[in-house]
Amino acid sequence: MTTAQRPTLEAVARRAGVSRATVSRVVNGSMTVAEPIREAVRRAVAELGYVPNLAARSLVTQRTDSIALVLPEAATRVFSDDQVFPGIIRGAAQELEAADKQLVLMLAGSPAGHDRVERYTTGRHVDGVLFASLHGEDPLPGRLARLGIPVVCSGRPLDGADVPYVDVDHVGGVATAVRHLLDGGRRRIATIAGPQDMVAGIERLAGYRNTVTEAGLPELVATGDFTRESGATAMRQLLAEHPDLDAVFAASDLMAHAALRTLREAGRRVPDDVAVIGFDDIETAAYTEPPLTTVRQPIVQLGRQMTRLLLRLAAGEAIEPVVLPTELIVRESA
Amino acid sequence: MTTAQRPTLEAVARRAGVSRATVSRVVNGSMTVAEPIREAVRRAVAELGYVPNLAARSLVTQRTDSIALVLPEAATRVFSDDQVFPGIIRGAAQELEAADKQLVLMLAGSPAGHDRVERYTTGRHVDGVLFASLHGEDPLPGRLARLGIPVVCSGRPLDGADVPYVDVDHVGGVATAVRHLLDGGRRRIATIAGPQDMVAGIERLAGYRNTVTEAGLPELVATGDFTRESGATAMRQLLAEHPDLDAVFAASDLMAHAALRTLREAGRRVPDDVAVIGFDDIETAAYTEPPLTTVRQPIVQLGRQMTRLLLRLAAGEAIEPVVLPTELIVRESA
DNA sequence: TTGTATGCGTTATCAC
DNA sequence: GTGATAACGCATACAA
Repeated sequence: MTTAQRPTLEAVARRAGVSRATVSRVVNGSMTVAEPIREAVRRAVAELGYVPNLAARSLVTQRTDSIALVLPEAATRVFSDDQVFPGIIRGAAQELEAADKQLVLMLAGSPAGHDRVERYTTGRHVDGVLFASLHGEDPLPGRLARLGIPVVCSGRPLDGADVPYVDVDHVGGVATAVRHLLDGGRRRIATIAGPQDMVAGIERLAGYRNTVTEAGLPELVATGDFTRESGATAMRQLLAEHPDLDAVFAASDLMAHAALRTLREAGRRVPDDVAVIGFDDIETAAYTEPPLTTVRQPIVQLGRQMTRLLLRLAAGEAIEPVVLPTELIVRESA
Repeated sequence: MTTAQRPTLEAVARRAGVSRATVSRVVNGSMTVAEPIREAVRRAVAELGYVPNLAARSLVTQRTDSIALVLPEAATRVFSDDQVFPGIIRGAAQELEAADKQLVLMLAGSPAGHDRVERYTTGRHVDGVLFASLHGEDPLPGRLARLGIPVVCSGRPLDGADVPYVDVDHVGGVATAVRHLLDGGRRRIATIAGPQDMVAGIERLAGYRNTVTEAGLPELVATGDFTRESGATAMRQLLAEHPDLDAVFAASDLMAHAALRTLREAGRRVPDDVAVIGFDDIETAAYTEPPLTTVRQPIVQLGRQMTRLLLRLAAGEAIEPVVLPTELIVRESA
């Protein structure tokens, strides 16, 4: 490790024949420096390959120019081929790149991981925290918010904490989907619901219930956890309990994908016998057999919006929750 | 922002009736502190909710306890439903969690992003850098390595830089797959190759060429870029040029998935008329129609190994490249 | 074993 | 407009 000594402000100052303070001003874009001097400093910086030491800067500014994205999901489940988390990460990374800040990723599946996140974030080692996909009533977002740490969640916090959030219009999206089924003449519409300890699961089920009840139709419900396996199980259960069903709304594309296969195995044709609609619009949705009609949620936008809100919050602005629109993508399964 | 003043070492020291130095020793687990004093300090830490300021610590230790994972892929492509990147992220996160270090994610699709990564990492703002999926002959890993910054790549660097890396056994995996096709009696075996500016693309094609040539069969090659669209295009091209082909090895599951559909559209039955094998074993592979036979690569392991190597490198150990084994998963497509 | 003193590289508050 | 100089919070060489 031939760790070449990194040039400091001091070195640049000497080379440019000015004081440290002046170099600091130039580096930070202060407008109160004469142009010739500024130019000289710039040259010295370039020649020496000077790069500011972030630790030293943070120590005095009390800022770290980095924000944490916490994925409290069990680590093993976070990155299945669900594209939700990758999408949020990507959106956040894009937005932070524009703000020249760093993204610190924290997986907090285990209780130990949860503690670690709490220590790290309460220790002000980041300027703000993004929470993705909360399970149950996680008290952490609320706690951080009360400590004055900027926090933004994806989805309304279930514990009722007054924490800013960005969400997609689950209820509206599902309502549109179910109405599409009704318009297609379907009358025995079932749903494979998502986990009922997550906002997304709860609200998508609510959207289904509302619409189906409004139409005077019965609720046919089985519950999964967004994964393919759970979708297959739920589909089998629905088929057993309601053999006459003619449509299924699945709360995730993964579950819809499994439903498609399960229906085929059961000898039902899609969409002729049973129409199927999913939720997410992951890339695979266009490649299923038949291609999946689904509710698209703007997942990268979600990540971007969360980040934008967080940055404004960190800048001291007051912010309001944001709800992003969803869109029905009609393919061949319904 | 009622930013409650965070307690410092000084505060803990006063409360425990000892000096800052002693508190520092206890906090850092030094063994040279008497048990009673240590206990008193521990209590004071707990009572005050003291959390060390990482910036201050980094400033003096010259360590940051965080490492960067650089994804030099164009941001738009990084998170398709390919599971390679998420898998590497997950592996790295797991391993770092054990080491109590943070993962800083850097997307470097644009040239500007590339510069940003260079500034950030050469500026020693992280203890080491992980590179995933290099395109072309990126000079950055080699440059960082020469600067004495610990670096580990996924895949052998194409510019021949002497940088430690972890890779999977592409050649061996593909050879096994092609031999499986030969054993099945296939004689007109085509391949949809990956991009030839990436190690994975190059080596998987080499594995195909070796094996097919060894068997005295012709090489039937079309090239894609690992995505579904490119896979569909390549499949159509192969079908046009070699209508008599009876098997296809695709260098990614995504391309294999598209090939499956393209073949069906062309009226070919899989595996009866044409056998298909993919590479990756993404989750979707088990759900394609028919389920995809594929070469599984241990992608999470890749992320873990890279991280483990990096940590050892940062600790001053000398390390050797690692090559992880692949495994043929036989389903119904071949 | 414990305390004292110093420095890490910045930014910010002053004078000039 | 520019330059000293004092923090920022911690780890550590050295003294006791």
